[in-house]
Amino acid sequence: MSIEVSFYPQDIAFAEEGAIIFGITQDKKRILILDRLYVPYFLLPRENLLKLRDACRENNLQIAHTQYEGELTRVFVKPKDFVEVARTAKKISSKLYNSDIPLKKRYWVDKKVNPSTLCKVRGEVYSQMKYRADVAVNAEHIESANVAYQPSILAFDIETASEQAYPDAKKDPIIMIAFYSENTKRVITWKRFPSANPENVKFVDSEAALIEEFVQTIKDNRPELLVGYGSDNFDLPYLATRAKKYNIKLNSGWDDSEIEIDARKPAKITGLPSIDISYFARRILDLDTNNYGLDLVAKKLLGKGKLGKLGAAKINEIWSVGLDEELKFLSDYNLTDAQLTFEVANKILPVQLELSKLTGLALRDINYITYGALVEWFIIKNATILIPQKPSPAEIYARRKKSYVGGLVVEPRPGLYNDICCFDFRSLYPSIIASHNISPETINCLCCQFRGGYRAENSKVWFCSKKPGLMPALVKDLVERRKRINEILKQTPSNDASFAELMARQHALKYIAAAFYGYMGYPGSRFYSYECASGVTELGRKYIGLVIREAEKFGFKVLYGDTDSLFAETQGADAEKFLAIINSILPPPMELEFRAKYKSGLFLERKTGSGGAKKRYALLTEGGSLILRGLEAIRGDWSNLAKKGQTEILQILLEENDIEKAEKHLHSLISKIEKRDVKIEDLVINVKLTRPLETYQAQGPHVVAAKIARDKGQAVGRGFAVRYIVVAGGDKVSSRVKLAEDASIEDYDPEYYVNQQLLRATYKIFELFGYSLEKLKAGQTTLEGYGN
DNA sequence: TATCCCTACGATGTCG
DNA sequence: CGACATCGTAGG
Repeated sequence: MSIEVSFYPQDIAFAEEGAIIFGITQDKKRILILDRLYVPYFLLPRENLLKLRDACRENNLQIAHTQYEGELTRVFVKPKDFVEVARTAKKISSKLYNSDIPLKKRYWVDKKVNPSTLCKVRGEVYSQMKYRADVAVNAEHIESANVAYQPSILAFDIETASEQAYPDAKKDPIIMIAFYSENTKRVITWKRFPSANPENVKFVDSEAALIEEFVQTIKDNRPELLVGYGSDNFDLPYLATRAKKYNIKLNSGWDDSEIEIDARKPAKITGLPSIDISYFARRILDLDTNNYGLDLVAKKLLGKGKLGKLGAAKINEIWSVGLDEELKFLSDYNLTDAQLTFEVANKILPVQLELSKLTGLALRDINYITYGALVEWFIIKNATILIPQKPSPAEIYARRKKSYVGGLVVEPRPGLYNDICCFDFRSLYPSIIASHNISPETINCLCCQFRGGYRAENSKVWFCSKKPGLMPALVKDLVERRKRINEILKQTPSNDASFAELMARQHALKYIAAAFYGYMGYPGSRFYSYECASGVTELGRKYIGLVIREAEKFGFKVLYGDTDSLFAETQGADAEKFLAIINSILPPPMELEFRAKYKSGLFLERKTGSGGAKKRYALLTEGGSLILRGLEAIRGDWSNLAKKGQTEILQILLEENDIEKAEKHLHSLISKIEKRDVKIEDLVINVKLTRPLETYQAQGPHVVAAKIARDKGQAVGRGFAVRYIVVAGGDKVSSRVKLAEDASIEDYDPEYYVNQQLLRATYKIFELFGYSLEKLKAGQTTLEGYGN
């Protein structure tokens, strides 16, 4: 029987016969689609074809057919032999295209089907036994129906007991599992408590029953997306270990296969996309947070966080003591985590779907993607040229050695200024790529050897000015589309139904456009080009330099500039006129914009050496809010005490220009520290380990503190956030650190917190007003000693 | 499946 | 003591 069905793709696998697509029909039936017709290809130089044929014959590998294309031959191979034939070809030919792209990913691009929309399949119904599907179709034709995809999400989260500081899957049981979806809001647990809301809490008799209930819930719920936060590294491996103990199979796959769990890889369920959204949050979202835990990420994205702070020890205590009220709280806490995971997933889903559309990758692949791969797949999907192979490790190594110069940073003029304006380029690097036709295949073209061509001043390289290159075409497309969307957005109220989607689209385009230049300079790139990447930055330096010189000529007093922006004292100059003139000079789509006006601003001097300190300044907006850049106050590795003090003093100066008031405030803070009138939390210094503990050469304070934590039995590895305070004692700071969790208010060293924290964060501000560090300290004694 | 680029500051340890 | 290396975090 021949049928035509619409479906949402869920997963793809490859078998002997061809591609197998797992889908959900609009009425929520499971459909299995067999695509025997998909025959991927690669290309190699024509002269290597005979050798390849011989090698294939020897190894019993089948080439479906071939096709000449100029110097190259397009070799078509069925999926079952593709990887082997491509590997064989690699041994024969150093030049090879489109050969090392995973089939699971390129399938959608090759078929020109978007995996995140409704699709249509036509074909014969057939019967199969392997998978639990409602219908199976032998496809004759597949296409996108271009109807947006809204997968139904099931989020989950587990809680465990923990005898020690951290749960150990070998010993400590799972005590609760929460699920959250549109119509399921449930906590499952195996300790009964009376005040449980029967609508939300389901009691089972044991941990084993709890795990069985986990599997059953997924089977019953039939979600189209299973979502966890940190689930690939914690929840699922933990579940796997516990399930093994009871001989329970986590067989949620369409073929009753178990969830594939390997702590190093994302968990995989046949047929059902499963994602750990912490990966996307960390790798793609630019959240301006140094911690990507669920609590902070939810706060950033949703404006609300976890129900409270429950450490492993507290959870263990609640469970072992078993008070009704506390168990109730724990189950609410667990459910809230699942709910936050659900809501965060829903929040980022629109962006993920847009990225899926732009790259041709399935949602699950998008969730785990890195910036490099994002750009790469955008290019692959839209490429009009051949796709080079990934560079070899040796090649990557060689590329890594060759660095190039980046953006121009102009030394600031230290001081406090009023009436400042800021100009910056709209998407500087993308617009340079577009305006100067920067692309690997436009370098040193013969047609522009003597006339034309875009050149950077000090470069022997030129880029063709006649034939548009691939990268500029793609970037132009991204930039123009984004500009159009932003124009529509300006006229769309934020509560409008289309607002979130437009925003997501705009963000998705931005992510890709912004990483384009970096991708060309990335050693692991298929389209790596030193000339392109260095050409982009060189032209960037040229244009910001030009704009700064012109601004000066125009009457602005330029105070500072960094890569694509400049800050200047207005001094009555006409910003509109200036922009008009500059933009008539700049090659489109390059464009200078007016970013903002500031009431006042302060640029600091360097602490070591002389001159203005780059990347460190404070501004006060017209609306009265304080903007800080690079300063201690916005760094994670300074105590709150110093950060707050610095912020308050800058506020006083920028708002009131009252140095004496600022000084008084500083001294009141100092005396508070000396009197121990502070909170421990405000003394804590927070540093993250960026490598395994044993690999450190220098024994800095955070390394010593981390070792203390490790000796206490904590899991201290890469990424561990060390929290310590400094106590009195020997001369090296590292010899007097104490873990924050063990510290009390008598422990800290006031001298360190005054001199190395508060004063270090503020004295450079006071120096701008004629104070010296000595005078600041002396002012304190005068105050205290009255008259001396 | 490895993680887009370079520029910059500053704290602290290490070594001669 | 000073020069330099190591390390983390930030800006764009």
